[in-house]
This record gives sequence, structure tokens and C-alpha cells, in this order.
Amino acid sequence: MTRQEQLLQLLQSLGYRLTPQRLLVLAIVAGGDGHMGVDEIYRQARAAYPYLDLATVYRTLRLFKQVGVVTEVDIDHRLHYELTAPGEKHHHMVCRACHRAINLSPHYLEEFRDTLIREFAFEPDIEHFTVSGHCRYCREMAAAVSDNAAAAAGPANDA
Amino acid sequence: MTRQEQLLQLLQSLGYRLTPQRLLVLAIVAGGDGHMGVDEIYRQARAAYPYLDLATVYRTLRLFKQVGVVTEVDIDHRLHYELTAPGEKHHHMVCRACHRAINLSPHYLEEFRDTLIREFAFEPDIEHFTVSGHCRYCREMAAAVSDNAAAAAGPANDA
DNA sequence: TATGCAATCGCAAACCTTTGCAATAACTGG
DNA sequence: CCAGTTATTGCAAAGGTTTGCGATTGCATA
Repeated sequence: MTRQEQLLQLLQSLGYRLTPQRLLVLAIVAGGDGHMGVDEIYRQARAAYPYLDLATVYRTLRLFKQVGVVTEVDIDHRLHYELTAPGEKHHHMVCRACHRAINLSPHYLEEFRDTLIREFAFEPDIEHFTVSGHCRYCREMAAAVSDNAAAAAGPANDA
Repeated sequence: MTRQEQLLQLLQSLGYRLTPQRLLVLAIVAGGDGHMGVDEIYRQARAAYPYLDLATVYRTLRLFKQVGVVTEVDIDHRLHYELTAPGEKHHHMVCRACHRAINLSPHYLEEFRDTLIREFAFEPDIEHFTVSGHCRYCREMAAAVSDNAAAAAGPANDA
């Protein structure tokens, strides 16, 4: 049984219906390499099945996420999805400058999580966790260009 | 000189203009108690100055955030703002169930931040950091109701 | 295989936020 | 105090995502 078949069986066992739309979206996300934007998933899906509605794609992905089939990554306010690798769960560091996402092992969050639970009885949702910031390359680039300093300040805000 | 006057002077010193709209939005956020949703800020602002446009409110808040006058909190995909308390910066833990936000001292993130920098040369934006999860009260409530278990699963997904 | 019910779909409209643009108004220098 | 420059505004529209609703369809049962 392939991984996709496993996942379909999981959905069915939870009482969800196996519709052609769901099969299609799953196949596309599984076929993609890494996280895909909703627009790209939709484009590929539409190529195979032109009647498919965008709302259905969103609903399907939301369902998949809820069930754990995919992982949602928010990249610059756009939703992206990737197949959840069982036993290889990871979080993401998303660069505000280049918008690349870097994987982060859950290991790095465990301590933080434990602290929040212990100190505040707050249970963080670390299943789908994303930190934004600046990656190594963009930081280096910014440092290199820092001759042209004086930036980052002042009006002309309407772009 | 009041805190608001200080902030206005800060804006001016950075080259931004002191418009009635900005004065108004600042007064409202400063007058509010804790973080306020954009809709509430807009409603209050409109009561005082009916011509004000929602886009202006968004732009003004974005500017204030950029300058550090306010702190942005994303609560369930809606933007909220609160006056930045100087010397009392804090992050937020937002409960997915009741949508309340609990303050979190930066102290709890420093170690995590240091680790990311050291291990990945990734500099997280911890200025505006929010963790979502479940708060003490909602967890207790959930535990109490867990007799009616079997929840959390199955269809009827369209609500 | 035919039947019925509920889950799911497509469509259209709503929601929250951002953006382009021309008109307005805050500040600067004279 | 006036005129010029340009940041800022209001408006309208777009963008990404969610939702209400009636029509469809997957699936369980007979």
C-alpha cells in the first residue's frame, strides 16, 4: 500500500468521503517537492479537472491539515502546504526577506514548550509552528550592503 | 510632556506628518485597555471623525507598528494593536479557544533566539512574536468536559 | 441494484487587508 | 504669511481566504 493509499484510508476511517477532488489535491501535494502555495496547487488541479473550485481546494487543504495529512506554512501571509512526513515532523523558519522556509527540528521547541506549560499552564500548538526572521544569506547580504546605510527610516511609505 | 506627546514628537522627528487622523488613532489606542481589534479602533475613530477611511486606519497602525509606537498581535487571523509599553516589551500567547492573549516576558524567548542564531545563523523577529495554543482555563474546561469524549473527530466540517 | 441521508461541491458573496491613484493638506523655505 | 513640495488621505478595486446555500454525490443499507 502506498503512502497515498494509507492516507486515503485514514480519511475514510475517520468518516470522510473519498471524492475525486480530494484524491486529486492529495496527489498534487504528494507529488510536489516541498511546500506548495495554494495557487500552484489550484493551477495543477485545474489542469486535470477544470471544474474544480478554488473554495474546494481551500476546504480540502484545511481538512487535510486538521487530520494531519499535510502541514500548513504561512509564508508572507500566503498559505502553503506540504505532505506531513510521519516521524519527520518539523517546524519552519521563514525568511522575511527572501521568503524561503527552512526546516526546524521539533527538538528546538521542546524546552520552550515545557517552560510554557510549567510556568503558565499554557499548551502551545507546536504542531504547526513558524518563526519569521532573517536567514543566513539575507543577513549576509544585508551586512554587505550596509555601506549604503541610512536606509530603513523615514517617509515614502506608500509603496 | 505626556506619553502621547512624546510619541507624536517621535513621529515628527522621523519626518512623518502629524495629521488629525494619526492623532485620533493614537489617542484611541492609548485610551484602550490592552490590545484592540482594527474594527473597534475604526468604530471609535469614526464616531469622532466620520470621514475617516478604514484604509487610513490600517495604514496608520502599520506605520505606528513600524516605528515601534504600537505592537501588533495576530489573534485568529485578525490584527490587533496595543500601545508599546517602553521597557515593558512582551510577547503574546494567544488561546485558540477563547482568543484571549496573555503576555509573555521576552526572557522566555531569549534562549530560543540564541539557539537559532548560533545553530542556523537565523535571526528570528522576536519583536513581534505570538504563540498560539490553549490557555489554562480552556484546558481545564476541556478536561472537565472530556466525559463527552469522542469529540474532535469526524465530518460536519462545513461550519 | 435501488434508495436515502448526510457530506461535499460549485457558485457567489462576504470578510479582512492591501494597493493604485488623483485630490488634499502638512510642513518647509522664502 | 504665502507658495511649493510631497506625504497623506479617501475612494474604489483587488487579493487571498472563508462562508452560506442549494444542488450533487459518496456511501451505507436494504
